[in-house]
Amino acid sequence: MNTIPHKPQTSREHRPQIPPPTNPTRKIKAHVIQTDGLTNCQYVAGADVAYNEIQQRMVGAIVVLNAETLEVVEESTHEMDITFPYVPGLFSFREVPPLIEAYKKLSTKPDLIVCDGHGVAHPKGAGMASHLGVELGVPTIGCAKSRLVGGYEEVGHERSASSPLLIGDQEIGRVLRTQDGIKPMFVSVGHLVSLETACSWVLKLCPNYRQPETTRKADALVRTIMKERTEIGYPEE
DNA sequence: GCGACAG
DNA sequence: ATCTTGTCGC
Ligand SMILES: [Mg+2]
Repeated sequence: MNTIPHKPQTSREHRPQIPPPTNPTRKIKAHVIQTDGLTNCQYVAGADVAYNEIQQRMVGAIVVLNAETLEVVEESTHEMDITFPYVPGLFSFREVPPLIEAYKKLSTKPDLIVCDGHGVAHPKGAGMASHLGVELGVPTIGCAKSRLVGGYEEVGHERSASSPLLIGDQEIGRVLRTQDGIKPMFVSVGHLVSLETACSWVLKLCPNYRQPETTRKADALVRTIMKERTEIGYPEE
C-alpha cells in the first residue's frame, strides 16, 4: 500500500490527498556506485529547493559553476506543487522531483552535483543525493548541515579536520570541518564518487563559508524566487 | 514505550 | 524548510 505520510494537520487544511509521485527507481541502494566515475570535472553544480507551505508550492534549482573559478555558468529552476511532506528519511520524495526537472532544462550538464542533504549516510543507504545521482546517472555528493544517522567522535577545530561518520564499523560518511571553529558539514557518497573525492570537493567548494559555494548559490536563487512569488504572487494569477 | 529525526 | 526581533562585530 503506497500512501503519503500524514502531515501534522493543524486544523483548516481539508485539501484532498494527492497521489504519491511515481518513482520507477526503487532499490536505490543497489544502484549506488561508491567509486569515482569522473575524470575531468569541468562543471560542478549545486542543488536546492525552497518552499511555500501555504500555497503548496516549491521551487528547485540547479546552479552550474566553473569548477576552476567557481563562477556561475548556468542556472535552471523548476516550480511545482508540493506533493509530499517532510519526513526524516523520506526527504527524497519531497525534494528530488523539482531538481530532476530543473536538471532536464540545463544546456550545460554538470560533471558533479553537490546536494543539500545526505547520500548513503541514510537509514537505508539511500539519501536524496543518491536518489538524484542514480536517477540522473550523474556523480553526486551528499553534503548535509546536520546528522541523520551514524555516530562520530569530536572533530578537530581546524578547517579540513574530519571524523568518520560510523554505523558500527562501517564508514558511511565523514564529518568535515570546512571553516575554522565552525560547525562541520556531513559529507557522504551520493553516486559515482568515492568518499575521499567527495570530501576533497567539498573543501575546495568551501573557501570562505561553511557551506559549499554550489549550495549557497542554489539556495540564494530559490530563496529569491520563492520570496518574489510570496510578495508579488505567481504570474497569471 | 521513549528518544532521534537531512530540509 | 520558514518565521522573526534583536544583538554583536566589522
Ligand atoms: Mg536546502
